[in-house]
Amino acid sequence: MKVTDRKTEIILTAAKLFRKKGYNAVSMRDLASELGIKAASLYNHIKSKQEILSEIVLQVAERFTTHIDEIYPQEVSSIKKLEAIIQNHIEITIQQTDFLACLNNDWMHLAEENLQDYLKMRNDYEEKFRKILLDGMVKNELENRNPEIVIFSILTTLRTLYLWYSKKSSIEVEVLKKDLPKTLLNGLIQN
Amino acid sequence: MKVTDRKTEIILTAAKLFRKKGYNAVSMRDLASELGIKAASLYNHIKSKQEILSEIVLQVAERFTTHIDEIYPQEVSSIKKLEAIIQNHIEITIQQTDFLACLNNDWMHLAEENLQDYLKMRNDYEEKFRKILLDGMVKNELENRNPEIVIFSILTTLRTLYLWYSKKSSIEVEVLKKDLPKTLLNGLIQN
DNA sequence: GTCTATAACGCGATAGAC
DNA sequence: GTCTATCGCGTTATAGAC
Repeated sequence: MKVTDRKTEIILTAAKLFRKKGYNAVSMRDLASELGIKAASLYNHIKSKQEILSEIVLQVAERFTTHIDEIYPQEVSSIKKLEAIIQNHIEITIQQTDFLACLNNDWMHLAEENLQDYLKMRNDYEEKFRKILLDGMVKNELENRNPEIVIFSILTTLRTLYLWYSKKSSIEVEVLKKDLPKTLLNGLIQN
Repeated sequence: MKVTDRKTEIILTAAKLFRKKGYNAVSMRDLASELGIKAASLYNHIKSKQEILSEIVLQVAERFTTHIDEIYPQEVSSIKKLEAIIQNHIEITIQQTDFLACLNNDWMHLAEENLQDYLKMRNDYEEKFRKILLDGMVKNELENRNPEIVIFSILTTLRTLYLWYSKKSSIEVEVLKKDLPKTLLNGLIQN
């Protein structure tokens, strides 16, 4: 099996265009043109424009889900879990920048069933994140602060990391991996 | 002069729909239907769909610009300035939730000149914010941390506040005004 | 697997009656 | 100021030749 077959190539190219202009602003002609073929030829590989979007969004969403499901039950401190989650966001931001941007900007353009699947994964993720944070506060590993505001602030920063990352060079990524957990968790860790 | 003339009503309704579905996913027929009229009738009040978007985005952008231009030169501590900026974001989030969402999601669909105006305001805002923060670090009012990561984290939280606010009741807004500055600036303020 | 041709439809915007 | 009618164009997707 090839590493990138034609369908994968289409989806990668679509993600790049969706990120730049938004799902609705990218036509099948735009996408085909970027691949050097005609729009009609795309339909030999994909079922519809909607299918492309759902493959992009759900693939990343599942990656987040898998990771937090693995971290969540571990017997380590809440701080360690939060650090692992932050590292994972950085990894995905680096490896799947375009996909992540699509997830953030265009998830609401998913059709009925795909949309429900996405929203369920998103809610479950946020719920596990909340429990980890609250657990840390209960055990006095973390300062007692308004948890909802803290959750929002951390998650929104992690979600939009791709906006910042794409402006920076790869050297600064090392700085990011080192300093972002501090920035997000400092003033929160009991000392 | 009436408080809300027809044009204002159109723009407010458009902002609500753009927020929910995105600029490109809302047709002039959708907008007209929401107002109980036909699409053609809209054009007695507005020049184009693009004009609606630019009025929404540039109005909010100008409000942010005006505020930071007023705060920036004042002779108070950097912390006071940052607190004032955070309060302003909360105010605008509450008062112009839909407009703010449009600015965040659809600014890239502005046409040539409007887009340039927006980007200039956005850059100027970020630059003044950066200078305030760096000034606070130089004067040891704030901890010396990687400034770009701090700037990104604070601004992205403030920009996306509307996502969080719209889920919460108005009572919790008082909590937000009290706790958000702490959450964003704690671990940053020297003590 | 890509092509040309085209179906079926929705889009933004305008003209002109009332 | 709102309406009906319509123009010209772009959209997703399909049929069938090669």
